[in-house]
Amino acid sequence: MSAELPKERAPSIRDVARLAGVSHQTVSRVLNDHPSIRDSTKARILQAMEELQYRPNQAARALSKGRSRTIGVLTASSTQYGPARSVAAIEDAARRQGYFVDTANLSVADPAAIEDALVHLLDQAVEGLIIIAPQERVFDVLERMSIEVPYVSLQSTGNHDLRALAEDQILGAKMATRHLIALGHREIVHIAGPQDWTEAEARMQGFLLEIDDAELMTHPPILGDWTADFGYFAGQELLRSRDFSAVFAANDEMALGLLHALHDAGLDIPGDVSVVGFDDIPVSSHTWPPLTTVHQDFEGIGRRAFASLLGAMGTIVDFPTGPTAPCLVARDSSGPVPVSRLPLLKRY
Amino acid sequence: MSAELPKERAPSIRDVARLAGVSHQTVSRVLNDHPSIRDSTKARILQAMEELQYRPNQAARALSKGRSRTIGVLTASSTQYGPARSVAAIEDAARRQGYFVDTANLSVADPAAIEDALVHLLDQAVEGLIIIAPQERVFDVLERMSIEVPYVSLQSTGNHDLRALAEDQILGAKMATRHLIALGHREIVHIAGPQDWTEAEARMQGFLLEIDDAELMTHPPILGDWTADFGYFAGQELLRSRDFSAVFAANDEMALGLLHALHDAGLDIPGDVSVVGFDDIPVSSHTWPPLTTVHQDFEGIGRRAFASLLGAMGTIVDFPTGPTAPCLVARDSSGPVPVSRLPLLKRY
DNA sequence: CTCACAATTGTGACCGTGCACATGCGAGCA
DNA sequence: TGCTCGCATGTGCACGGTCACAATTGTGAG
Repeated sequence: MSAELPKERAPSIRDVARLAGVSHQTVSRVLNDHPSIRDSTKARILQAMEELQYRPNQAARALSKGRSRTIGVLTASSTQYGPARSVAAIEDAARRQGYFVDTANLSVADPAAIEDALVHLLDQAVEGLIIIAPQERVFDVLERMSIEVPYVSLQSTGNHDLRALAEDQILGAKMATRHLIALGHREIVHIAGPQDWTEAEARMQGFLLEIDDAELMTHPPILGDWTADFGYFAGQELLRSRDFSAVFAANDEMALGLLHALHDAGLDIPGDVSVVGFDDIPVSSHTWPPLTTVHQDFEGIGRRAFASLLGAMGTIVDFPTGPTAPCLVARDSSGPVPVSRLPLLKRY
Repeated sequence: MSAELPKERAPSIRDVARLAGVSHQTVSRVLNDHPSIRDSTKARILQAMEELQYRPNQAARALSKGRSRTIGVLTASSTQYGPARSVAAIEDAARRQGYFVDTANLSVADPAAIEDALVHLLDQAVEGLIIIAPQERVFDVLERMSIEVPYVSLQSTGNHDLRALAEDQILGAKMATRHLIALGHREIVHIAGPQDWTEAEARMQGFLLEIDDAELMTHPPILGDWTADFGYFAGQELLRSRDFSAVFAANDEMALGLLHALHDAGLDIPGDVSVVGFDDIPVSSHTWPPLTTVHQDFEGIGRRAFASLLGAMGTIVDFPTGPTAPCLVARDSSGPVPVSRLPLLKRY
């Protein structure tokens, strides 16, 4: 009844063309910044677009060009601060470059779930994948499915320097370890992340390299699961034989759990035991005591991953990408080795 | 030169049809579960699909049907635990229902950025929006742009009971406040979230209602920004006039910052001051002392939002959705009112 | 003034899928 | 046997862009 049709289709380039008195192809040329268009014509078309509130249909474009302008992000642990921050940075960077981001979270990481999530992303015809679940089995599944789109994980920057982030992780772990050594600690324990995470591996490697450099000994690292709960549990275990004066935890959450266990045992930090974490999550500066940790540039890491993916997809990347290097943030959870531990030094 | 063409197009329904010896339309019918298909035909087609590794082209489907099967999620603060958890739940639920999720993060929340993000999502022809930045100005922009797709925010479950989450928030805040009152506290301060967040508003409301019920007095709540840094700052301010025995912070991060400030001042918790937070983020059970807080079912909240959106989009929802009610987790940061504060009771 | 050539614009087909509308075919019934 | 009806399947076009190519117009040199 009313003059305005409530459910009319969205305007197409042909509608715009009609209004501007040109052919649909000319409109298309405006959309794609074709060089050979008279300014007056272009202006007329732009005005028609404005008038009709025209918005290009991505589905049609994707169908016709065979390109979806969408990238997929596969993530485990998306609720953790670091990954979440990186994902946000990826989305931001992608949006700026005109890409859409489709994400799939892995709540459980069994192969079926991984495949499920990947199929979902591939159904969306993603042009590339960023993997934020750097677990071996994910890459196994990727291999097995013989994925055809390029993919990168946070720590790779293409195929040439696959170990860029790993380098940073190793460096960060070294800095943390060196910090403890400089404070006089000789008995340092490492609580590592899950075995199959490349970050965990790199951090452990950095720790061991530095321990070796200083000609110290250490227990085999405890393999954890990144959670504060595990840190607490590990702390209780460690306290059964108190043969250490410092602990380097592979992430802040585990360090916090550890602090809790140490507090429970009535120990003073850093008086009795020094603790260093990794990541510098926002609460780390407000724990008791504030946590010494290694700060990471999660956003830079995310941006680099996206840039790297663009590169793998054949696009020239012309925006700054590299994350800043990790740096040690010395707060109050680490201090000089307690005198009670000093006698041990006489052995040397 | 080689027999296999490296860049051949992906198989379409016509390819499948040819292989199965039927028309493309019959293949389409199989895809859409049309009832009238002979079983033998269907089997033959399915086999052809398998053989060709056929995967339906979403862009073509979207173009033809006018439906993208994509929903958009607009989020601020995606790096915070609660929202991140809810987003993950939304993605999971959406994936199960065959929907794709396109997310846009708001790093800054000025109107231009909000509009930018919304345009991005609308360009993808999302069929619905979930807003996890429940700030007034976001809704202002939504109004102004006269968005045509349905949208919900985490706290609404459609138009009929827009205050479902708000109710829970109020309830949770009441529980926290009541807990402190039951411990004998009479001078309770509230550190609230940002004014324009509906959650912050609801929690403050719950606090005030309960204070009123108990016929107590309180200072006007301090308006914070959810961060631990602010909690620390607020703590320092509060300590200048120590006229309280308990603090209820609108989220755990601010509570942690507050704990830090109290520790710095040499106060004992809960001996001198009791602290209660809200959200129950994973580290809360490992702070020092472990934080009394209100546990929220973030995943349930996310699922409900998605279900609500499906409803608004006209789909019948047949999966369980409601979040469990918030519940108080009493840990060690709250305790009986200190005796030094008791004399004040004699007034009554 | 005419022609070669570049700049600008138009025409029609095509991308992969779904819909509306035939069409063929066998069963049921008079 | 002939007719109707419902199931199973086929045909052609639309969706909203882009691409390849054709057509038209404009420009400068000879």
